[in-house]
Amino acid sequence: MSLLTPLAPTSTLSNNLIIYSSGSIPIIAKELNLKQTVLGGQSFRWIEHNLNEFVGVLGQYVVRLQHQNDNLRYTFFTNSEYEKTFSNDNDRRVETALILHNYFQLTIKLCETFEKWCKIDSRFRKGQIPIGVRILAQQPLENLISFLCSSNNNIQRISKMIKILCEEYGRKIGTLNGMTYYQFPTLDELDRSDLEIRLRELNFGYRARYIKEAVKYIKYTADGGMLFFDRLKTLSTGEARNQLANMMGVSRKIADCVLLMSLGKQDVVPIDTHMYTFAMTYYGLNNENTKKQTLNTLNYNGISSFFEQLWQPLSGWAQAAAFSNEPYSSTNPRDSLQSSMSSLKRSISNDILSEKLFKAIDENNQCQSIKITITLDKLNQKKILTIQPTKEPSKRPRRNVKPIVRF
DNA sequence: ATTCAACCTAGACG
DNA sequence: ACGTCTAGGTTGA
Repeated sequence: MSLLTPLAPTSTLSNNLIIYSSGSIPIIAKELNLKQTVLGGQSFRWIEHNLNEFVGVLGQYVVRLQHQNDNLRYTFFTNSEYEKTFSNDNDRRVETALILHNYFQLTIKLCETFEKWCKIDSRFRKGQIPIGVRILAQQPLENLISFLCSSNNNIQRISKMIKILCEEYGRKIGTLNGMTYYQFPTLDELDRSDLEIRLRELNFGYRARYIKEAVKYIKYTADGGMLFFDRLKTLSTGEARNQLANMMGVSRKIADCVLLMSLGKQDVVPIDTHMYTFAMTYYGLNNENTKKQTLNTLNYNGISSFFEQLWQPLSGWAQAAAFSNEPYSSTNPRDSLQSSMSSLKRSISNDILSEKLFKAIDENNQCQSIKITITLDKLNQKKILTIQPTKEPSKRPRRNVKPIVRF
């Protein structure tokens, strides 16, 4: 008998999602770096299921994306209930392509913009900044709540919290390969009297209150409920920012994230602690306004407007790109390894692979290949992960090799 | 006007 | 096993 647990046949994995539409959009690598874009900390709902294959939720659809051969290949899944909405194949293809076109903001030609940045900012010329990081046009409510969760927190945990939030309050979409997907909850679904208490039970901590307050504000205080966000889009950046800051827990940084990522303000540059360090390190921004150690209003303004002017008009995009390759981008270098690990574990349980190649970047920014193998021990059937370089292994394993898995 | 502890928790580290 | 620290911040004193 094999040591591997026999896999249930696909049918018993209760896949009740069907393919709604699939296709591909031609886009070159310079225009889209899919991984950095969906996993870089803008959205917290994408998972790398297999190498270079990402699954997430957009609206009522489960979406699978791959970028290869200058094509963004996509598959939209839905359950049979939604499926009736559009019966015409062509309508579906148009609908889904449009969703992605809007989400990735494909009318913006990143390639040309990047060349502009190279001319004005030498850091872009030096090849340290990845090309193809796009700003996603997200849904405002999801975007806001995600970033309310982000304070004193790390990407891994934020993702977990958002997942739990969707499972608790969102509408179920269906199951695919043993994973069940949920929509992001609507304002009404979140408007429950015990929201804060429940979120605290779910380990949201003090953020539970912020979320409750935000829901109440948008629904009952702001004029027009969800139309609030539409109205913000028509306001100037400054006015919209002030309106957002009326909500408990929304300070400048979170307001800026929402402005950039879901309200179409492409020039807004949010400054977090990492961006702050980044500014000090590479741009020497330690003058009168910014020399303070803590990130106060004054130096936030100073740094933000500096970058805004330097990189305009798509300065928010430049920030996302400039920041995405920083070692700071992961709190813990192991985060990204772990995410690849869990993706690997899923592969195993689906009987796809037991061994997989990754490219890892060490502390010298050198790329090397590593092989990750999963075996099961005989007694407990525990999974054992082994990692080894595919090149000649050094006699003594190097300490401090940061296993940042980026591919 | 500025600074500073407190806030929740998971996971890494010693 | 067990305490300490920190992580994409904000608030209120």
